[in-house]
Amino acid sequence: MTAKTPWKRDCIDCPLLHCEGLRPLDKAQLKFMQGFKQGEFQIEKGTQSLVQGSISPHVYTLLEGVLFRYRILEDGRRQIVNFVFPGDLIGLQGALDDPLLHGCEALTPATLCVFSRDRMVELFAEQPKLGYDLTWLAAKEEAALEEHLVAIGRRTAKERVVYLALFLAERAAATGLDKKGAFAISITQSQISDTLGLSLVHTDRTLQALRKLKLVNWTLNSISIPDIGAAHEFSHYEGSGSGVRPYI
Amino acid sequence: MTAKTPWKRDCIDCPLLHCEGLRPLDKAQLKFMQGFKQGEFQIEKGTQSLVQGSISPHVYTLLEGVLFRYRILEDGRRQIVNFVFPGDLIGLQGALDDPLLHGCEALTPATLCVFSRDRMVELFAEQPKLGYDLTWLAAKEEAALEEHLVAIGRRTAKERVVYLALFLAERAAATGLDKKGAFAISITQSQISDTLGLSLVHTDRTLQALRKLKLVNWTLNSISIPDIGAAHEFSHYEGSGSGVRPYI
DNA sequence: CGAGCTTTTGACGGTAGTCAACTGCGGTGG
DNA sequence: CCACCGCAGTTGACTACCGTCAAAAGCTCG
Repeated sequence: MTAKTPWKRDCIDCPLLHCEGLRPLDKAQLKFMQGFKQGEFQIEKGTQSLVQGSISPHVYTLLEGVLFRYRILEDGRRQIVNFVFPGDLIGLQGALDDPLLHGCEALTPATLCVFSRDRMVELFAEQPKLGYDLTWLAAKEEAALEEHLVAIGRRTAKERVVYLALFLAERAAATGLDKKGAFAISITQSQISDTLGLSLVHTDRTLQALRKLKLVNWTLNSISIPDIGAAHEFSHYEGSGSGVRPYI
Repeated sequence: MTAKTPWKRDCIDCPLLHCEGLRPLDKAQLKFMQGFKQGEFQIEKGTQSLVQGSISPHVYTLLEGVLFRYRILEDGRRQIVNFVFPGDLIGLQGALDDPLLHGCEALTPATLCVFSRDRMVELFAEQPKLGYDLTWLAAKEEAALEEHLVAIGRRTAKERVVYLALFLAERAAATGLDKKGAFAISITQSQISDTLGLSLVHTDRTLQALRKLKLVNWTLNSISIPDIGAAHEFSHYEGSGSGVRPYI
């Protein structure tokens, strides 16, 4: 949308190539992806990039920024399902021709790389390794959702918040954001509550309690975890512990 | 384990070929899978087929029966993550060499088809379509987990139970179990509560309430939903609506 | 018939939800 | 410049949904 950025940047200039948490593509793969890529587009903070219920012929890879995926019930209840970091795929969830089951909103300005859904089969045929990676990513996403399920289903409010802080810290660190237990990310309490299945008010009180306990210091602009070990122990969360991820 | 069944049945005799909800493999695929298959094994109701934390070199397809996947926290809290029906894959969740993140228990006597994890790459290389299907399955599983997340995070106890009943009914119908809003499946209240993030006692009370409301009749041996439309409306769940699934 | 599991019931307490109002902050515009 | 607005966070009072503890009732099976 903005004229400042090229409509289609070469894959050789892909920002993900230099992302430490990601395994870079090799020459052949880059070449293939170059032809596979349809373009990119940028969105601003707060905008809805995908809308629940619409039918999209595209799949996206997030190049820069952070998003979150959510679902909304007719009566307005919202559940944030997961957060999206650079290198993550969007739009693969659910089958091909069905309407999208979730919406997607930007937490920061973000840029997405666009692929055609129809041509996915080509990718599997011509670049089996990339197909494999795709499955790997889907499996990993699944594992993350399982972890969320455990958190929401079986953890107390305080544990949930600490868990979420750790989860985000882990992903943020892997994609280049700050590392040492504190990082800048802008999430409102309302978004936290919709992630963790809590009410807004109770989320606020829980955040306050955790500040007093010196476990997590969560403000609108940043999250800091003074003692990561203590946080893990408190939340009964061990961390996903996986190293490098593939992408695209 | 049991001597009665052949260690390795031919793929041409695969029971999944006749399952109405599944798209059968073609000749070439069957032939390939025949070589890919390592064997099969049976487990009895109530046995743990996979154990959380162990490292398994295998991936499985469920041929017959119903299982559920769960995670356990050190202090004993359990969260059932999803149910497994014939044609579903097990063991793909999470990356390759990591220890298993979840356990798996049989709800009925069941038989599993065994594949080697290491040879997965071959599958993608030689049968891209199957690789594609694998991703499709993973994406579908992901969509199911999202739905669970919404249920646990944003629905009331009654809505959750009705949702789960509908979800199971849908999957059961697609794999040949009874269809008309009532089917035989044996799930304890304790398992229901661990699926929905409720306590055992409260689950029981909720079930009773739903019986009185004539929304769901859930006993140890069967689930019946007198008025499916009413149930959908009550639970704000629309159903996944997807038709045939691929498998293997 | 007793063991063991699942379900059911009662009583009680607490965590978390709802309602409503107020504060603080940044931006806009008169 | 300051009033006004909108958004995010905070607080208080009250409620209720749901969890915990404990015990009893049904069932199945050896």
